Amino acid sequence: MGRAPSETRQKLIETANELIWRESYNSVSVDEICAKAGVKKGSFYHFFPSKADLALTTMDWCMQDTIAEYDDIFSPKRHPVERFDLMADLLYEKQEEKRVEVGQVCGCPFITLGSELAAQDEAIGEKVRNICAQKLTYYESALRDLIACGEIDKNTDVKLKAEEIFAFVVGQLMLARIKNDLGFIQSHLKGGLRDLVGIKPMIKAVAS
Amino acid sequence: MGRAPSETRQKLIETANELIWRESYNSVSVDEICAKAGVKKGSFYHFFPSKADLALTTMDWCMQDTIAEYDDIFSPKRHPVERFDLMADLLYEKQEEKRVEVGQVCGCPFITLGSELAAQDEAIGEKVRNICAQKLTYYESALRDLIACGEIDKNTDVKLKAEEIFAFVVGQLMLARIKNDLGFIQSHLKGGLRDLVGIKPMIKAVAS
DNA sequence: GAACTAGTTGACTAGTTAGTCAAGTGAATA
DNA sequence: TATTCACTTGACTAACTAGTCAACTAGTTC
Repeated sequence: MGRAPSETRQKLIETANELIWRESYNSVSVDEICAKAGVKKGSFYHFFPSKADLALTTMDWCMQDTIAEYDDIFSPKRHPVERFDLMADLLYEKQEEKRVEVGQVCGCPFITLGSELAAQDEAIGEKVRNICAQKLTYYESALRDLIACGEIDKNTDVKLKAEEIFAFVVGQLMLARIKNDLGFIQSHLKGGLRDLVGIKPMIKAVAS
Repeated sequence: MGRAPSETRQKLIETANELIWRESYNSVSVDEICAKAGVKKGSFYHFFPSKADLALTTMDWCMQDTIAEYDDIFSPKRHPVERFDLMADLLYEKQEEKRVEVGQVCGCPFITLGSELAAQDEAIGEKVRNICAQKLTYYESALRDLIACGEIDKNTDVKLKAEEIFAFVVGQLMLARIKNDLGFIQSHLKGGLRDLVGIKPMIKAVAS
């Protein structure tokens, strides 16, 4: 029944992702997204009931990739120290890739959106909070494994430490976006992360 | 010559500060600011050439207070450990006060604005970057004094550590805004800060 | 090949946006 | 008391905003 499913919906999601991530939710209009995606407005509202709904869908789409990456990086098959090291690498690589693509350091799309819409759209705020909670579980698991293998103090408050690590990473991404400069993340995120987590720094190549 | 200076301009600055800080730059209109301030639009454009210019002026006004507070808190008269402790206290108090006033945890107005407009308004981006640089100098000075009195490792990279502290604080404020919850900042910011700075935790009252 | 329907189209609305402007107003000065 | 001018006012624009809708198109199935 009907026509074969087109790529229109996906095109809208990817275009919205790029524009909103680079600029901001409120400064990007539905018309702009449609124009850049080569889609007519009527089609937009065929697939999405509202602009906010597109943003929510875009976050889900973004989060799919993130979860796949985190499942790999934070896999129990890896030594827990390596997990944080790999996360620092991944963070830099993704940011650099995006920077080249859109000509601007973008930072974390979820946090940027969440900060902008925290007091404006409850559904988006809720989604961002869920995403934060999801990411924290990866950190917590790695911290427990670090305790188990004696890499960090066994009295470490895992939930607290995970929140601190998360805040640290979020802050770094935020500042990188504002400075439009990934230098710090490239050179010092891994070392800063090891330091904050409580892992002894590497001997050969100190702080990444 | 002419009339005595009215409080119109100041009223606009304070209203803009409140609305933009709570919501966001792009979601608050000039009309809204005028209405809430009880000022006609013509008067707005008598005092400010544009909406962006009001935002810049508002940031300057905000920064005046911040500098006065930081000059006190980070005064060399204080023990450098006390400086970071006081900063944690001040941060919580200001956030709580604002939360009560506007019914929403607001986070850092400069970072929120900077993140939203990083790729949209160069002048605002530049101002936010300057403010960040200013704040870093307070941290750096305190860190050097911590080294001088033997509280932290004398090989500490002061600039690097200051950036890490700043990112940590920014991240905490960002997450507090998104969660609309100051619990973490109230209970764990001081301890987390001491930990990150490298100060031994207090014996009597651990982590605040 | 007829009917069904997911998807497409472009014209449409009603409200909002930042910013303009010419005509005022009124307190301090000369 | 006449002049000056910072400040005020409300009506105005032109562009843009999110969202609507009825008519249309073209695969798929019966």
